Amino acid sequence: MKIATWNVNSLTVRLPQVLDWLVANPVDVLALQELKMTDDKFPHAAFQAAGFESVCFGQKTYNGVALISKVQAQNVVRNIPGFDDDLARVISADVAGIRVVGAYFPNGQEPGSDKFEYKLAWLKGLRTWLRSELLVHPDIVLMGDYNITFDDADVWDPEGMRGQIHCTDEERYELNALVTLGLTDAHRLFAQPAKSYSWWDYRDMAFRRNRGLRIDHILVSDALKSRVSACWIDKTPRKNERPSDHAPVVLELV
DNA sequence: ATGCCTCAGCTCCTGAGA
Repeated sequence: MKIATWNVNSLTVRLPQVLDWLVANPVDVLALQELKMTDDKFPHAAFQAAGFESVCFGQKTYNGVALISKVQAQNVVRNIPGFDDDLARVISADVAGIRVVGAYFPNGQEPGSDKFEYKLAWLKGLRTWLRSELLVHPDIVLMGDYNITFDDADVWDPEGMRGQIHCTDEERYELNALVTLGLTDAHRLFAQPAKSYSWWDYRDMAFRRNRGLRIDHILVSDALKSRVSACWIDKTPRKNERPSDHAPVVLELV
């Protein structure tokens, strides 16, 4: 079984690339972030023609998340129950016996800003909700664009970015608090290429120079950990013409 | 250096992303 996540930075622009990627990578579930479209524009028919069901949670202009799956997702929940939020950032569902949570974590813009405070509040809301979710659903995969690096190994320029957004102690505290709930970063369960990143700035030829960050993660619950057989970042689509700035991350379960 | 790309939208500039 394969599960993947990809921030596509506009599904309108990236739909052909997503469909191509699914042909080459017929995963069981693909979580998408940053759809940047309302639900009425979501291309259910295009995915269906490719052999996939889809559930979405969109909004105008920004954010928006979806789950694409071979079998119909069940018991769909949108956003974080118990945390009031105007933005479409989380979609959860049962797929093939696993509780799949796809999330687009807030960016935070700049430490100390209102958006940073919102990011921290959102992270706390997510953690509070997940604590009870794990009791109800032991087999959970939490994946998406976390907009947080775990440590220096996830940052192309750790010194230059120290204390900057995606790299602050406050954000990393919250990320580690999620781990403490009983979740594991699947990427780090395996030997990975040096300087493995999932996002590269569009500017300054950052991808070619591998100036990136690892901010897209797949966390698996303790109950699922022994089933994880591989986890990798697929840089192939980042080489496309008009790519997303993010690469997909793929998880393989036995 | 408050930009360098890219995308959406009350679109010929601005806000946001990360």
